[in-house]
Amino acid sequence: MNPNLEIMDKTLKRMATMHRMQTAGLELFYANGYYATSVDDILNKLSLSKGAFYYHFESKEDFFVQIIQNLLSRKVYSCLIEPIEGFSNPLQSINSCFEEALETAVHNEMDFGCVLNNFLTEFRGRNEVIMKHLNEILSIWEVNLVSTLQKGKFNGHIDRHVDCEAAATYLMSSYFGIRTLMVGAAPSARKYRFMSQLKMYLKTLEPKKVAV
Amino acid sequence: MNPNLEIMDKTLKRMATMHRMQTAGLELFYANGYYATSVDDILNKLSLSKGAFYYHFESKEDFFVQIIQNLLSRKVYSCLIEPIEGFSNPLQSINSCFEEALETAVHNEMDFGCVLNNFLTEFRGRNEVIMKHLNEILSIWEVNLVSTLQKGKFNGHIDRHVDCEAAATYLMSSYFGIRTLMVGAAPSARKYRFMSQLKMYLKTLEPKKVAV
DNA sequence: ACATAAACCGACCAAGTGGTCGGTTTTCAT
DNA sequence: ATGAAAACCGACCACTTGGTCGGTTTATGT
Repeated sequence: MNPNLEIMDKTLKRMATMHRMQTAGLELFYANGYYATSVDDILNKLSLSKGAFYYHFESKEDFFVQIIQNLLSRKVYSCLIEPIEGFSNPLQSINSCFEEALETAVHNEMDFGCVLNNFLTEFRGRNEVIMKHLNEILSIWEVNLVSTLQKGKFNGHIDRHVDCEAAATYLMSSYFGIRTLMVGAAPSARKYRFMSQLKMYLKTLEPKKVAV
Repeated sequence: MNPNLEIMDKTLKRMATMHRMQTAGLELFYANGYYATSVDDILNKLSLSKGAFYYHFESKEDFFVQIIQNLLSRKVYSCLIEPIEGFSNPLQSINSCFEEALETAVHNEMDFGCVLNNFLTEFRGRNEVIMKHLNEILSIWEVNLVSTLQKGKFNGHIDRHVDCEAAATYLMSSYFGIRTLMVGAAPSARKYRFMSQLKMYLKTLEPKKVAV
């Protein structure tokens, strides 16, 4: 038998169960917080036992780190990075990316920018290991945003005097912040207001027409 | 004896102890989170006993609500509202208010905007009673920001086409967000970048010079 | 000095927590 | 069919949590 297939077979069920646990885990961790969610909560939801959990994962922390690597980081990439990079006008793609991300937030679906924001504040100063992984995702987002903005400079969509690092910081800030505000009252109205001002800000990044 | 003085006397020691507990409580709740801080943690810090705690407070939740009302709401008012309202040019006072608030954050001191942000994300969907109190503070901040901006319109410091509610939302968002980012790496650099872009945004609110 | 009430103590409780472990069931190549 | 490994079970453990309560200390008005 093909050794690769053998490995696949061996790991197939394992992978499936682990994936179920991770998906359910992320949902509950997002809804109730990491510390407020017990391993039993997750297991009850899946009708699994403690034995199954600790057969697959070393600890609750190890479990969460794997969730970050397998689910969160990929989702952040596909929701916040991919939709922005590779288009000619970064100002446009940033605008529609934020628009779309906030729209899922209005419908109370899981918005992975919000997930990242929540976990960043929950683990800060409490768990260095997990913070390291979260900061890594944050850093990837930041680097991509900066390089996309710089590419926009090169393509003439962004004024050459713009400080791209600063713009990236400001964009990330406003995005994280609006997620905090939106989960409260009137998310739809707040989204609309936010987007209108975001457009104003993005306009300041456009090339100034030089009076020749 | 003066009955008022009597009441004062009676409540003096009570107030002092309660205040000590609340101050220590806020510190620990801010540093470690509400759910991750036990009542015993607070009592150990003060060398007090369970009995003392439950003599003064009904429950951990009641304790926290009183912290919000007695400490947090006042501090938010004095740090984020008072420095903004009552000055002629709101764009200037907002700028220097944020500048100052972020400066305390750089020095790792307690910044009450950050406190509010952290608690908002910690209790969201987990404790309605506490959320109600936090949202109240948030709402007060928002209302004051909006009315200050509108006053600025009236005084000619802000363009009359500006949507003040939207601007307030955007300002609050960016502020909450930068607090999330700053507690991570390079807070000082991030503060500087943030402030530079905030100035850009505030400029978009200035009155457009009409070409007559 | 004494009585009374406010302030405080700390052993205790039930309910949960993350994690362990000896054992049972499933799966599957031979 | 069978044997062995992988997957899963659930009772159990040590520990922590918020909260209770009978009792002791401290302050105060008379």
